[in-house]
Amino acid sequence: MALLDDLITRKGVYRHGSILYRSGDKFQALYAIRTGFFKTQILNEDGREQVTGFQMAGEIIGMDGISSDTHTCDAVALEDCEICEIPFNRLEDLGRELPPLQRHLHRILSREIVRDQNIMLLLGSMRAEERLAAFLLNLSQRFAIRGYSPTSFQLRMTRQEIGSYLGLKLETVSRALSHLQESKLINVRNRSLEILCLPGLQACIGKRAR
Amino acid sequence: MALLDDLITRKGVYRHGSILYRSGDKFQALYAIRTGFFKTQILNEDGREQVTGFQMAGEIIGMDGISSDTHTCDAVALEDCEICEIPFNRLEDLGRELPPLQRHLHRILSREIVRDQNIMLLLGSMRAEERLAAFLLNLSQRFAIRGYSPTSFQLRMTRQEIGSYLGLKLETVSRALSHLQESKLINVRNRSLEILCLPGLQACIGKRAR
DNA sequence: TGTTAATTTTGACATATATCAAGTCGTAAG
DNA sequence: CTTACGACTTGATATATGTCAAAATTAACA
Repeated sequence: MALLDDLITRKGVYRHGSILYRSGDKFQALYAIRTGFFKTQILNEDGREQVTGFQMAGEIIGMDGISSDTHTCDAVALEDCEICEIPFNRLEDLGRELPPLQRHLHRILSREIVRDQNIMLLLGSMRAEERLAAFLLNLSQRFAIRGYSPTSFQLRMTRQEIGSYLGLKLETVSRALSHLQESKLINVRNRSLEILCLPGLQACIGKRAR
Repeated sequence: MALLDDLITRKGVYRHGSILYRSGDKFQALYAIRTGFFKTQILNEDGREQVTGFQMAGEIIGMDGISSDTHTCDAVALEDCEICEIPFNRLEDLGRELPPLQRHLHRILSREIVRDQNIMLLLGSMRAEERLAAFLLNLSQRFAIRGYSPTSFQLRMTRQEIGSYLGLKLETVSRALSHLQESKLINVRNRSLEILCLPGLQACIGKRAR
């Protein structure tokens, strides 16, 4: 573990709006988010853009770059962030010395695959309100894991960005949020969100399949 | 490479409709498809199902299981298939001996992440006909890589399965296929598909963003 | 080879979400 | 503190895709 500590170096602070890496950048390292919030997005040739994920403190980012030695998405800070860099070559080297580390890396890569497939399920088969409920529950769970309140947190992204992530327009996101609030399942005011009834939100998913 | 050959064992033949692994099964190995065609699908608690991918000869399947030592989707043979098994523990062991093998595994895992994120883009931001065009072009490309015709091939899956993969109903898939045919971009008759104009199909994507 | 079941196509209609537009609110810069 | 711009909400309307239904075609099986 001392070896791993040695590997990881503070890369520094990223201000709100700044870019950790861009699509096309050479891949050299994975990044651990120490504090703050990121989004990742792909840009199509025709300028279409899709948010592929939101990453919070404690999570690892940059795995898209391994396959072709080039990053395939942009990573943008949604608030001021502190970042650690994990040079990938050296991580692979160390993984050969330390089987548990190797295993851990594989699990992280696979977890990302499973995560993405669950978003495919969401995008492919849920209606607007279900998508939003699933999104909020996912945030809630991840905040809980990190020791923050699972029922009261700040949304660090715009309605537009939520919409892009969920395959919806920002107006639809806004309406769905308002409706969940009318249903007394949540309280939203601007970016601050309170979940009033976790089971209710869960029940919201799968009410009616498409 | 002799060591790798030693690792890989023929697991045998899977008949059309049979299941390679199920969600919940203990993860033990990755599988290389020698011949045939598979689909992978997730099932929601509420019975909703989403096809997460179609895999053809030469591709690797089963990576979803690494993260939790348990498979998170079902893999179903869409025709008679021949499968090779790659025990994952032994692959990891061998990867520690052979850095190029380790690197290769990481690339494969990352390629799956990139692939999934591109499907997210498709599901989140394309309209029906664009999705279908993107789907057909993707198949075309993969057939080309494997040495088959990129412009003439059999669809091994039902309209329903295509629809599930693309987040569309089967009727919509059927209509979109008919429309692409009217536009002289493809020829479909049942499961056999011919691409008449690759550039035309490509142009079809991104005609109008949502 | 005949019979049945599954798949596919096509049409008419319903509906969820997108689009367009106006107004309010909040935050950042001067 | 004021101003201005971006973010958000809400309403009216348009549209792509879903739903339901029937018929045609194909594949599976006895």
